[in-house]
Amino acid sequence: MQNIRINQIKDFCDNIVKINGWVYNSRRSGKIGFLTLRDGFGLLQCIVVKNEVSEETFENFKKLTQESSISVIGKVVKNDRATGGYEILLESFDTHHLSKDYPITPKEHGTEFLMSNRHLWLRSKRQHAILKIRHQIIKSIRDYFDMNDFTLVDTPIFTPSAAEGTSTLFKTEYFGKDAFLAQTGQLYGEASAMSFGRHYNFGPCFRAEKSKTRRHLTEFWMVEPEIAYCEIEEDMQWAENLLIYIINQVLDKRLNELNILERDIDVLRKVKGPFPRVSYTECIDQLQKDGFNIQWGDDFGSPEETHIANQYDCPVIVHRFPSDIKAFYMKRDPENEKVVLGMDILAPEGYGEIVGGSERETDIEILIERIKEEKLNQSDYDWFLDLRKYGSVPHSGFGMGLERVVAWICGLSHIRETIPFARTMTRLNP
RNA sequence: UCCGGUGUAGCUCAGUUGGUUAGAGCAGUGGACUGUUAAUCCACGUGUCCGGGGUUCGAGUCCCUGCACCGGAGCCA
Repeated sequence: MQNIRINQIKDFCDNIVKINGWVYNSRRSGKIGFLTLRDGFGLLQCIVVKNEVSEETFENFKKLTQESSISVIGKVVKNDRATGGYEILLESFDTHHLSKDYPITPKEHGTEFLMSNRHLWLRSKRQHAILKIRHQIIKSIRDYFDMNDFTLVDTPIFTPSAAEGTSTLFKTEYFGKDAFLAQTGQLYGEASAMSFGRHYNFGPCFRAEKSKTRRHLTEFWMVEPEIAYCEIEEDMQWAENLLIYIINQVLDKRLNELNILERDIDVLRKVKGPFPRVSYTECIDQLQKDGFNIQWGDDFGSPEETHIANQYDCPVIVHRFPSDIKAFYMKRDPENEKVVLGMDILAPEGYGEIVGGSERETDIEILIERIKEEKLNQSDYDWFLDLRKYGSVPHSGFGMGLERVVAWICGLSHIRETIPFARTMTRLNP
């Protein structure tokens, strides 16, 4: 007899097998019982017929509670009445632990309660599906860069100062000095790109912004490629190809999970290149035409972003923003000094900005000037400025927020379900 | 930080114009049922009505205040 996982069930039809798992649900109808078993790889219905098992087995079955841990032995049979098409005719089982008063019942619960029980909520079907898709997206991101000869170089989480100087940082004590949790690995990525040519880093980022919206976490994961000898147009192409690759992989490998989430698959299938590319200036014209009160030079708010994204089925690339509203390291457009060679990718359906990137400034004098304008401490950036002293080259990169991509692909209304243990302004537990 | 909302049983919620003993479904326990999919049916009980202050003969309900949480804005991925 073989120990198997539920996702292998088709290969063991008519065999006696053993499966280790937990009780997802159990029902009884007199002398026949239905036990839904969960093993981390799927759900499987087990049938317990009173006349076909020992009296002791049937009595023990009656005692089973939600989320008790058990090992089931029985025969695999094909049956269309079972979800998944297969079920097990239970012969016997071992109880490892009887669960008592499991808080998450098969009925509805509020988000706050579920988030407080996140360590248990992870076992639910929807949450399991979301995290499987998250895993697929992470794997696809790494595969994409690895296939294209990028090197993963990890960037530090403890940093001495602000990288971008805009967002609020988490401050911590570091052997008598102040340290800050990294909000981006980007500046280190530029150093790495000068060594490896094609670099990416992928790790947690921290922002202490007091944002309480469905799009914000204080701890989130970002992937940041940085490419030497790469200009803005090529940068856009890398980002577009990455998104298309991710979507296709998820559609190919996690269709089952998308269906559990009742995601509209057609919306995802429409995502094909090339993505529309519109300049910031064109967006402002369009927004003004559509009645928005916005002037050239203003940053987009959430409603503006959504309005632009809603014009298209695909993600849309917005480029060449006013330099005043973007980070100091972005390169000025040689054809128009007022704008920088930056680009944002906005996801459809109101999911907002999922990618932000740019071609980087290569001229050390302009960088120093910009650092002064932003009132940053130049000595903090000495090492970064070194990159412009020793073989400076055109280079570009972008950051993609993992959780926003997961939220969009899964069609979730809130980002907190896209990460195993969300950290928000008001939640540090569990 | 600002704007709006919510807070009643383990969970999800109802609770009239202020009225006498605080209500339902689910979960739990016991029972019935050989094809259930959040099974169904019968029985069993649980409350710091978020805290504090006030108005009133009387407050879950009205007023003030504090707290917690939710959503949005700003900022951003």
